[in-house]
This record gives sequence, structure tokens and C-alpha cells, in this order.
Amino acid sequence: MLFSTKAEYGVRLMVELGRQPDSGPVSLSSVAEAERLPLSYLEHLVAKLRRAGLVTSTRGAHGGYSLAHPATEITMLEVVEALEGQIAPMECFHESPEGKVLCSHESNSDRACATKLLWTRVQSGVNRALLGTTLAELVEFSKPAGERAKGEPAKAAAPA
Amino acid sequence: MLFSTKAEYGVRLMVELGRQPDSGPVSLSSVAEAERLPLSYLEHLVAKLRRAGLVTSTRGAHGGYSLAHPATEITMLEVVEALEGQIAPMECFHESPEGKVLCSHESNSDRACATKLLWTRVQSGVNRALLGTTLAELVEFSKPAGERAKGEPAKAAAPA
DNA sequence: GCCCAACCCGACCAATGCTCTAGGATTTAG
DNA sequence: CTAAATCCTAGAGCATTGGTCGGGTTGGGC
Repeated sequence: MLFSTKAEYGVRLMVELGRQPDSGPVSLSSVAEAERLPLSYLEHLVAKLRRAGLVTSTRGAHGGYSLAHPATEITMLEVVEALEGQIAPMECFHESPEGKVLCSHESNSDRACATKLLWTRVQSGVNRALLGTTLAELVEFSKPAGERAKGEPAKAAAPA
Repeated sequence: MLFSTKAEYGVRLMVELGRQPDSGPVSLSSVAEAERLPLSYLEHLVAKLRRAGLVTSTRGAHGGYSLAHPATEITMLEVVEALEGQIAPMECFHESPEGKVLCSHESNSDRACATKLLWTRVQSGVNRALLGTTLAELVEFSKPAGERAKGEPAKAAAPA
């Protein structure tokens, strides 16, 4: 598996928040029930999303979580990275802050790192998919067919 | 990490085999030394590649492994799948033999599976990258710059 | 002012998979 | 025959995953 359930559950959580745009904060327990996910595990995941600035929390009675930004401005790259950490296809494959690709195996040999070309392409493919998918699209997609295509249509991104 | 070292080591192994096209079988220990990888671990990996029909083995003294097909006809999708198993972005995401996408969460709710759109795009991005990269390209890429671009040039595939 | 819903936090735990080693059995060139 | 090599199975050691548990803290409603 490329990703763990952290990404799966976390994205579902975000979609659930995105479905009620302006009805105040949504409690975690209602999300847990709707998606049939363990509440106490969701607490850990939502904490990561909060620390990443993707959701805001309001404490106390009738509290809960809300999206920190409009769903059209939240890309899946942000969400998945907040949940799973930096996305790299391989352990030895890191991007420095300036965007250069580093590979710890490179010094192993006089030759160029054979796999760098491959992992670069894979990462680029994943990044394009994640960056080109907004939360708004998933919210729209999750609605029953009859309900779709009303309101502002989600920005169409690069097709699958 | 998207992939484990199984893919990394296995691809390196394949590249090493691809560098000596017609000089008989290559022993695992020479590969292990050249790439500084643990020999006994490589044995497990090469067994998977053999069972997948990607390499052939010749036993006994002066034995070793060779590519079962020309490097231009081996895609990284075959190699990585042989090593890591079926590639799916998420546990709940399977492709049936007819190519239909199944999702075990779909029955959880009256709504469409919110994450299916996302994982479909991710998988398609990864597949394109893996399918569009041949072993011959990596072999070429791994040569020192001066040595490249001689012989038949590797088929240029979809750029990163 | 209390209660309770809800967020918050850290410790813990079982299961799984990854990385790698050990030890041997089998095959074959020289 | 012997050395080199593939082949096979059985694990050890470790990190991660996917949770659970118990207890805080906050704040609205009665």
C-alpha cells in the first residue's frame, strides 16, 4: 500500500467537514459515527490536521472542528502530507528546501544513482495527482448523483 | 515512504544485470558488492523477480542471473510489482481482473466513496510513471555522462 | 455554579511488515 | 571432488500501524 489508513481516515474526515460548510463546528463523534471510524483514533488524526493549520477547533460544549479555509483552496497534497508526513517514494530520496533531489546512495558508486530517475518520475506523478485534487472536488463527488452539479462546480483538475 | 527498499534494491539489481547484456550470467555476490547491498537479502528479492519471469537463473559454478527479456522491453511496473506486490494507494482499493475499481468502504454509507476519486488519480499517476520507464532507460542513466548516448538510445518515455 | 459535551494529550499495546541473518540443500564447472 | 553458485526455510530484531485507555481542560446551558 502506498498510504496507510491515516490518509484514508483523515481525508474522509475533511470531506465530512466540507459537507456542512456554514453550520458551525462539527463534533468529532458525529464524524466518527457517520464514517464508522474509531473516535479516539480520529482524535490523533485531527490533531495533525489542526497543527498543520487545515482545521480550526472550538472547545467546550457544542464545540467541534471546521475547515480553516474554503474547500476549493485545500489541496489533497496538504492534507495527505499533514497526515502521513513528507511524501517521498523511497527512504533515500529527499528534497532539500531548495528543491534539489538528494540521494544517500549516490556516493556509493562512481556512477549516477540508477533509481533517481525512476523515483523522480513517480513522485512527480503522485504530486500532480494530489496537488490537482481539491477538497471541494471530493465533497462534490461524495454527494449522491442527483444532488451534484448545483452551486459552484468544483474546479476541474487534471483528469485521472 | 511509498515503497520499501525491496523496490530500491530490486531495481538496482535489475540495472546491474542490464549493464552487462551479453557476458553470461551475473553472480549475485558481484551485484551485492557493486551496489553494497546485503547478499542474503538480495537472494530473496531475486527469487521474486525469477518467479515473475523477469530474470533467469543458471545454477552451479559460474552461474548467476540474466535478464529474461531485452532491457527495452522491461517496464518498471513489472519490476516493482514483482517486488512489492500489487500496487494500490490504499488498503481498501483493489482492481478486479476486469479493471473495475472496488472499495470496501462503499457499502458503509449511502454516498459515493469520497476517497475513490483521489486514489484513482494517484494510482494512475504512479502507473504512468512506472509503465513509462524502461529498464533500458535506467541503465543508460546510470552510465557516467561521457559513456552515454552511444549504442541504441533508450526509448524516451513520458518525461517526469 | 455545576454538569456534561467536547476538545486535548500522552502512555500503552498487539499485530504486522520490513530488513536482514543463519543454515543448509542442490546443482554444476573445472 | 571441490568450490562456487543458486535455492529454500526459518526465524530475530526492529519500527510502524492502528488502535485503546485514562485522564486532563474548556466552556455552554441549566
